[in-house]
Amino acid sequence: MSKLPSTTSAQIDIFRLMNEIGIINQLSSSAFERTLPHGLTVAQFSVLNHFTRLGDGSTPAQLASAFQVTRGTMTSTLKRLSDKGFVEIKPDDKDGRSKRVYMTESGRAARSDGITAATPHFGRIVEALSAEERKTVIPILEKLRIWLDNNR
Amino acid sequence: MSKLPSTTSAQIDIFRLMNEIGIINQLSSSAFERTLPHGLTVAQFSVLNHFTRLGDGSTPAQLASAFQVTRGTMTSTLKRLSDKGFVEIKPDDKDGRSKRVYMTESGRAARSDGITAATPHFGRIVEALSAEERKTVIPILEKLRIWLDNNR
DNA sequence: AAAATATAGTTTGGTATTAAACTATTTAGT
DNA sequence: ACTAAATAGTTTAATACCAAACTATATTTT
Repeated sequence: MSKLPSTTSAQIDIFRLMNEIGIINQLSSSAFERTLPHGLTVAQFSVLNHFTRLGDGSTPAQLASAFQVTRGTMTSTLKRLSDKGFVEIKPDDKDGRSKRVYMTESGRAARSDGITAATPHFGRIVEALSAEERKTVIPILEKLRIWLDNNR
Repeated sequence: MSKLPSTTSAQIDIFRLMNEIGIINQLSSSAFERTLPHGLTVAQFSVLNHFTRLGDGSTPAQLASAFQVTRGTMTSTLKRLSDKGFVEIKPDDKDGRSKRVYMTESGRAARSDGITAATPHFGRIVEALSAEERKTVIPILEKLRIWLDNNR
């Protein structure tokens, strides 16, 4: 009669939490992606949106770190954006290993179209939770995200 | 001068919320997967765990619905579990279109090994949030998940 | 009963993701 | 200055996922 390690109720909470998060992520990102124009994926749109918020000219490695994906993943996403003409990738003058990524005019327009398409989408989801609930849940998730980021 | 639709603060909340959820999901599921034995993925382990909790013998379509994935995705996950000998897939007697999925003895053992490996993993994550925070966040996320499920 | 519609499962083509191996360049240590 | 170690980016091999097209079987309509 082999015994499994005993699982505390706190661990069960975490398991449920991660389970809910997995399903929410799947449902919401696939729904969001369906609304995006120009065949943009969530990953691609997020990069364009990042540039609009924080300025372009980052290196692929910086983008990978900002989005918590591997450099290989970012290479792939940037290639697709570049093939669509939404970003331009140039060698870095100072560092021969590095590159710099810039958003093109057409990339800016695509991002803008994405926002136009996404707004009613997120507008609908707003109904799902009260303002109170949103204000409560965001900082907690932020804390969890930071913990996970620091402990991997 | 074209104008973008105005974005409310509630929509920004939702956007941030979804962003946090995306990153948490990515970090936690890849960390979890690294701890799993027998080359099990999260998707594969989840199916085995589902059978332990709720009993086996479901159809692939029922599993796809339970996990909110397409039937095609479930076909693929079940094939990998079947190749590893962890599940057995038999035709349904009553309905010629359907199949029934059963966990094998070796599947039960693999699930058990998975629990053993996962327990310390989740034990560590418990530190990330207080009991209070966990109790607060889970019902809100559950509410959001149900809303998303009903509104797609 | 025949035809139309619905459902179960599979397959294909495309994207995202990780881990690991690889090349090229830069930085640090001796 | 040379060597060793770190960093940037790419590539490959798996897996998961979706959408859409497809086959086969049930169910419903007429």
